[in-house]
Amino acid sequence: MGISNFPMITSLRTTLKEHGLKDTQPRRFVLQALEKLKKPASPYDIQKWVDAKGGSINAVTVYRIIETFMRIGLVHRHPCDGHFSLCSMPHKKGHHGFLHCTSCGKTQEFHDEQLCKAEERVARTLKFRSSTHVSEILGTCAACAA
Amino acid sequence: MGISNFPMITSLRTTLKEHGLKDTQPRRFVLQALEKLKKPASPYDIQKWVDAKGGSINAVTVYRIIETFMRIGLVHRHPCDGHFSLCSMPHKKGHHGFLHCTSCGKTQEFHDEQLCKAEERVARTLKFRSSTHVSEILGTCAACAA
DNA sequence: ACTGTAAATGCAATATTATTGCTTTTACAA
DNA sequence: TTGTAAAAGCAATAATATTGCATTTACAGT
Ligand SMILES: [Mn+2]
Ligand SMILES: [Mn+2]
Ligand SMILES: [Zn+2]
Ligand SMILES: [Zn+2]
Repeated sequence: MGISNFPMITSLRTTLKEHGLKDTQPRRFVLQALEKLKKPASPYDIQKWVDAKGGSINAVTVYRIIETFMRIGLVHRHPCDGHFSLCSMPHKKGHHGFLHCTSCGKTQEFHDEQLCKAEERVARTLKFRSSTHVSEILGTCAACAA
Repeated sequence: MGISNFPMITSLRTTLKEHGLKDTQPRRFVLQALEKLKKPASPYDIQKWVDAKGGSINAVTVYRIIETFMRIGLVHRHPCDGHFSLCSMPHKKGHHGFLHCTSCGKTQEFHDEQLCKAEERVARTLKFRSSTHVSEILGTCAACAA
């Protein structure tokens, strides 16, 4: 169990079976898109990627697949209260860090243990049982600054 | 300068003048709404608040006012790549922390210096010039857990 | 292999959120 | 008081998200 054996599209079938879910082409498409895009993507981004590859997928289906994948921990959805916005494949379950360059639009993922610990401590202090935490840092990337 | 003298609606006029902007009723409405709501709100949330108070404001105007307010540092917009989503008044310029209860929907703001420092360190390490950072922690609040 | 069935997808309609261009109104400097 | 640029309103449209229902499909059981 867990997602540490990802991203390997070949194990998708296994993971789906573990959760009693069917192995379908749309689901394979969505996972591939998220793997290849390598950055947070919207449902429509995913649809475009599939189209570009000569495939086809309904946007509603993408929304539903993402919901399913979130439920089984395959993808992470950026928490923007009531908006779908973006999702991506987490390096590690339950937390995420992003650096987003407002100049070129590129997003880079990071993971920092101290930052994780700090977020967990904050939750604990405020009697909050946290399931996920996300850090987003906005600014200018090295390439754009130069 | 700075936003430390907020939230005081009376100083809005001054701040606007400092930036060569006009003191208008819609702008006062938006600031009041954000102050009173005390949590991240969408443009339509703000419009509803104004309506509920017997006032009236066009949604497009709310969007534009929020853009203006962001530019002069009066409000913070949660960074959700390409989506407006939510904005709120920052306790301190340039950073934000939120605990969002997925059960009751309440959002509580926090500020943690260590977490701030950790985010700044991550940016520095990755040669990233950060302007803003946001932490969102999702889970269950004390009230809902009980 | 075939078949029945629940699950998944597609499709259509609708709701919500966000943007754009243009007209009208308004703040405020002169 | 008045002229003018800025701001707000209005209308149209685009983009994003959800819902209900019809159709297709994966796959378990035979
Ligand atoms: Mn973490
Ligand atoms: Mn900070
Ligand atoms: Zn960049
Ligand atoms: Zn709660």
